[in-house]
Amino acid sequence: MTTVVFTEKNKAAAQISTILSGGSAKRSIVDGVSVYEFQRDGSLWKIMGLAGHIMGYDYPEEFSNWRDVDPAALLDTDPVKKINKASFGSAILKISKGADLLVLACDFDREGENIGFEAKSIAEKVCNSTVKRARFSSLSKSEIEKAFNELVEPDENMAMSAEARQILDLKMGASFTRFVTLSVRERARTKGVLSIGPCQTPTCGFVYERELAIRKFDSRDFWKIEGVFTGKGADITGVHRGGHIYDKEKADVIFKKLKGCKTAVISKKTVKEMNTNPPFPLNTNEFLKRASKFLDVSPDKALEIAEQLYLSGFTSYPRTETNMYADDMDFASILKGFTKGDYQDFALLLLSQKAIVPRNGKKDGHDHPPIHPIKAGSRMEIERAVKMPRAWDVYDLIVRHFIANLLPPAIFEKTRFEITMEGELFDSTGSIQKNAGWLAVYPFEKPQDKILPELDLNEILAVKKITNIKSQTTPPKRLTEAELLTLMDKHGIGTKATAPSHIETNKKRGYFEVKGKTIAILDTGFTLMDALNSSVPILVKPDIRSSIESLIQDVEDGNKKFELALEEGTSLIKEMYSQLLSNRDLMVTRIAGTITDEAVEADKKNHVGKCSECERVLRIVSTDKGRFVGCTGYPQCKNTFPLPKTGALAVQRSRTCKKGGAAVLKVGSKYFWAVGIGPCFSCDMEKECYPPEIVGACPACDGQTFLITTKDSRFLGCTKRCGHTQSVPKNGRLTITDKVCEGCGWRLLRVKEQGKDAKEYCANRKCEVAAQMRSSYRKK
DNA sequence: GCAAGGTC
Repeated sequence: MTTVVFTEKNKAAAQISTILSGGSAKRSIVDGVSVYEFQRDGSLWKIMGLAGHIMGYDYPEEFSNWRDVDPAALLDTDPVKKINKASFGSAILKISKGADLLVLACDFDREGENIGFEAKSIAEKVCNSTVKRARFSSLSKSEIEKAFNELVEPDENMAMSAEARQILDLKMGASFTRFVTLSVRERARTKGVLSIGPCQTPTCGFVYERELAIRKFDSRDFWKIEGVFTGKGADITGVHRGGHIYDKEKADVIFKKLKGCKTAVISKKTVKEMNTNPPFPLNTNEFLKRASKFLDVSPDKALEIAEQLYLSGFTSYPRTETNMYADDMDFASILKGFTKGDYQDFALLLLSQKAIVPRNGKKDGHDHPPIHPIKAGSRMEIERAVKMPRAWDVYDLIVRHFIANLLPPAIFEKTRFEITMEGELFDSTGSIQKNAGWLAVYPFEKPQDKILPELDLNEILAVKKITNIKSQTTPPKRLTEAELLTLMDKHGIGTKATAPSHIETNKKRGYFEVKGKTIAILDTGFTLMDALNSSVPILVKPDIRSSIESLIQDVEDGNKKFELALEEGTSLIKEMYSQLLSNRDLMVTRIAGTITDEAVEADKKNHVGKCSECERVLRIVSTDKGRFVGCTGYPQCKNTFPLPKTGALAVQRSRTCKKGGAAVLKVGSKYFWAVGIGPCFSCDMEKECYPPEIVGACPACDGQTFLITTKDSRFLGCTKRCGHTQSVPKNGRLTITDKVCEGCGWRLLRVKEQGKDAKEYCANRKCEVAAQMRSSYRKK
């Protein structure tokens, strides 16, 4: 009798083998894959760990050429399933030959069921055995033994629901991505692919919605009345209970009434002790959010580091939905590892207690325990094991979070004064940390103490100052990665293992970027979302995922046949496709325009600025016939400006034209040119934009001489334009030094010609010292 | 070259 078991990953195979064999299992390698063999109940057992999905869907070969296939045809074609990890395929065939019993023992969820069926479909080519399912929510001894003693039937509906998801996701993703990419390419050169997907698109949609809210935001003025009061020699600030007062007159009335008041009274005083509970244990999503928020480590990197920490045995499995510990979780033996080093005080404290009780959350994904440390490691050990920047910080966060969760709440004393003045109420609150509790080990969240003076009820206060401050409401802030993850989680976009990858996809596609901690949408992303939003609004919202999800849930529950779900899902996608198709022209024009504009903006050399006539951008256009500044909106927008015919052009990003020119260009090394206005030396604003480089007092009037540089000459002129000019050397680099002529007080000029020594001299023709210098120079 | 889902 031979029993063959498939698990989702090698780790589980090893663990289960140890439990079921009592430690006697022997590992062998079949086609590079580990297989654990042992005898149990008179049967030969072979347990093999897969690597997640080993099969995947793709379109048949003849559909792989984008140009030859109408993207719509993909909707009427069923993709085919293929083994994409060949070594697993052949290993399964080898170990399954002649098996009497197949046990599917993958993770207890939809994808796990499906992965088990992948192995089953391969194994059944070489054996005709009974197939059973082992269901367990953790790899603990008791649970594994129970699962294998009470094998159940595999759940085909559950497996097929994942199958439907795969097919529908691919159909939609492939057809929409090809359609949008190819359509836009007719008008603009895209950098890569413009992809659309049931997870990535709504993820970008969240960022887009926030951007819309920011752009649409209308700032409102409000007034806030604040008072500074003095009691027992200390100052205390109170805010008028009206808070933000949007009506100026109303604020004025209150302010007028209070102005000049000398005293106020404490009309109420409350002191309350408040507890702040420790955080729930870490599931993947919470871990990623905290890594981003506290450590500034991106979700993508954080998951990768956690994976490495897990593989090197320092922390537990990082992909879990569960935020509560099992009853038999052994905290003490983990804490024993931490009785030396950074966390020793907390570990010792906890170990000295009679019981160690976590503050559990309520999510049980029946998968893995919350992320927690497995063994203690020093910074050096962690850095040696995980060669990634920030590995230690991530480990430290996991350890601190683990300990914090076990510690008592932090206790604060919150004091609130109500201050009455002329019948108007002011509030002043403060809080003092009485007991740090879990916060002591968790430096990431430090509430700041605000200490109020010890004042009594009915105490009379002197009014030090009353202010009526005008302020403005501020637009919503951009999303942080942590907030985006929260939104995705809330709307069921992606899973614990894939959420970071959807964010990464959007970055890779150039739809949004992460700037510091916030996510900024890029023009391509915004325009794409905007176009989709106006043609297929469901795509930009989480609804697309949930409508597919409810279809496949019906399959899982046995309420809908797999084929019917596929059919309904496909027609849903077709409906969206036709909406997209009917808006094709508008969409393409807008996206292609934006892509062109983004490319122009990225072309630092030729990008001039925003077009004053339309929404597009101005750039330097060079043709055989000459050059000019033109708009990317041409031919709809005919906004153009002439440029000087010769001389290298350089856009001066740091300068702005005070007359409203689109940009200031530097022409060669000679002069500036304001786009739309012309050469700066002919502009009456020149002095403001480029303050004259004063050389000295004008010999002809009470003005000052300064250096004028034009296209083809340079000379000294007068700030009062009295007509006095003086020539300066034509060749060489000319600078005005800080040295001053003893004779006339003019600043000395310095001329440096290539291959010659630099020469410093006074340029004033009326200066005697200068004249002497010139004659002595000639004599030489 | 398209998706999303597993895991190494």
